[in-house]
Amino acid sequence: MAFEKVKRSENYSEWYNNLVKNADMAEHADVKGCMVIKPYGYAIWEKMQAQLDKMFKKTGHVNAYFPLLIPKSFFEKEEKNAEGFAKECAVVTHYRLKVDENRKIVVDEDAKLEEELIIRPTSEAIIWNTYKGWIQSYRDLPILINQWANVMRWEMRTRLFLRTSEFLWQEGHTAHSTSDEAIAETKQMLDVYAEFAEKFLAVPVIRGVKTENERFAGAVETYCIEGLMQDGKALQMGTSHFLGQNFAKAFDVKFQSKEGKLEHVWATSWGVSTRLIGALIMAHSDDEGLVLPPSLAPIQVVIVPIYRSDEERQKVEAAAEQIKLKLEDLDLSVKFDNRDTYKPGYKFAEWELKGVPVRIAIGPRDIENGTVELARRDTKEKSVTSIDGIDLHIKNLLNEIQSAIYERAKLFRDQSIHTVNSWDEFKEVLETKGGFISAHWDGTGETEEKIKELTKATIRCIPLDNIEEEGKCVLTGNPSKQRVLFAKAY
RNA sequence: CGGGGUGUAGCGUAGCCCGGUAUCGCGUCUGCUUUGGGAGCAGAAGGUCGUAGGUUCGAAUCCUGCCACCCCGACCA
Repeated sequence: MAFEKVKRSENYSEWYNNLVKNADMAEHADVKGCMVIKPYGYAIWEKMQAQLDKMFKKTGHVNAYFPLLIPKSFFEKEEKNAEGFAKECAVVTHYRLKVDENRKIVVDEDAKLEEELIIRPTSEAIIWNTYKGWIQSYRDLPILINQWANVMRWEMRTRLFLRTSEFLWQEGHTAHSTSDEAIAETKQMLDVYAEFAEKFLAVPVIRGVKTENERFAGAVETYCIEGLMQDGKALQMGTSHFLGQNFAKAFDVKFQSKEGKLEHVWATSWGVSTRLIGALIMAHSDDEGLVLPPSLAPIQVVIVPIYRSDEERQKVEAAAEQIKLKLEDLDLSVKFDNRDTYKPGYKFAEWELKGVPVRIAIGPRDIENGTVELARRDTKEKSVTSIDGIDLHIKNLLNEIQSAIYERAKLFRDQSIHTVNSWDEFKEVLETKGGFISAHWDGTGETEEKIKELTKATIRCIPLDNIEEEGKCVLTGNPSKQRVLFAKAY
């Protein structure tokens, strides 16, 4: 393994890329913009999935699966949605290849599709086309479905996990009989995302509403959670959309109400993706490697044995195995790294690189004393602890680490929200400090665009807990009723 | 997609300007010694020089196309 050290402070994106590769999470595939998610990275995704899935089910949702391919005509039905994604859609035009006279594989022009198929960039179209057949009466509502899937958006510039052409995600698509119920669902799922981000990813997020410019194509309102990465850039970590009756109207999905009236169905959609793995990396990791929150770490505890002779090795391994069993009884995932081919120092560095929250080192000295050496990844603190009661001790330590990294991220985030009142200040803070900028905005798309043009900062959101406050737009000086959060974003 | 850069063994690189069959480090393999923070010594294996063409007696080196990646823009979860 190449332990190439690039510091966060020197080149943040190189640091990020090296980390993803060195920690063995993913690599670029030989397909433009696509990545191979390697077992260690995928294990993190599986843990995320398991937890989110549990939360979705707890809020009454069920899973289903819809096709990858969407007929172009379906896709066109909701104009705004189609327009919003048009520039990044992969299109299937043929269904067969053949071997030509040069023994090369070529597209068989005789196998051209009557109607092109779009590889889903998102599934509203195919799902609402399907829901049309499922909904006749208010008794058929609500429909609360989630799907775990891959989608494809032909991005110009990709980055491992943060933006790849193909990515994995979940998308919830719900149908409701009233606007209020759909809005409540939208907000509920936003809360689920926020809770997941903060409790499991240990990344503090700001809940907010997107401006019209930043809204999902086809939505009436887009809610989001925004996180802050260590380089001061914001990352949209999840969105929940109130779709109004836009898709119901586009796909002619009506239901008969209790009163016997025909009405269009109200809709929501919400999603989070493998981008969250990127968030996890960028929010917590350091120059030594990954720092994973215990609740999502594929390996929570690693045990590294230390020995000289075979005799010592046997004793140490026996003790290590026992500790492993004890920890596993508490449902912790434990790796006993008994490879004889690497020295302890190497293993220490490797598991630090991979972000394992707690490391146990156990050697002859410990066997004599009935102790082990514990090292926590987040603070790099080491301590000697008695083997007696170590299982509970570690369980508590993991909880402590979970909250410590959250608190650290929160402190950083809170310190990175800057309130500014003038355009000069806005520019200066953005350039020198980064982070979120809380500033007055006149509410127009033009001003938002202009600011983006001038500074590359966008309005990340209008926070849900915003306080009404009279002020003047930081750019135009026009009257404003509230502050919004600006930032440079991924 | 626009501007700039890079591509040589699993990884990182020298060589390129000025054409003559590829350097070094890490890693890998074998053996011995080691093992509480990335081990030492000895030996060995490993290369279509991103790719497709072109120029040339001869191309990693010169020319052209393409691809990928990085940095800066535009686009975006």
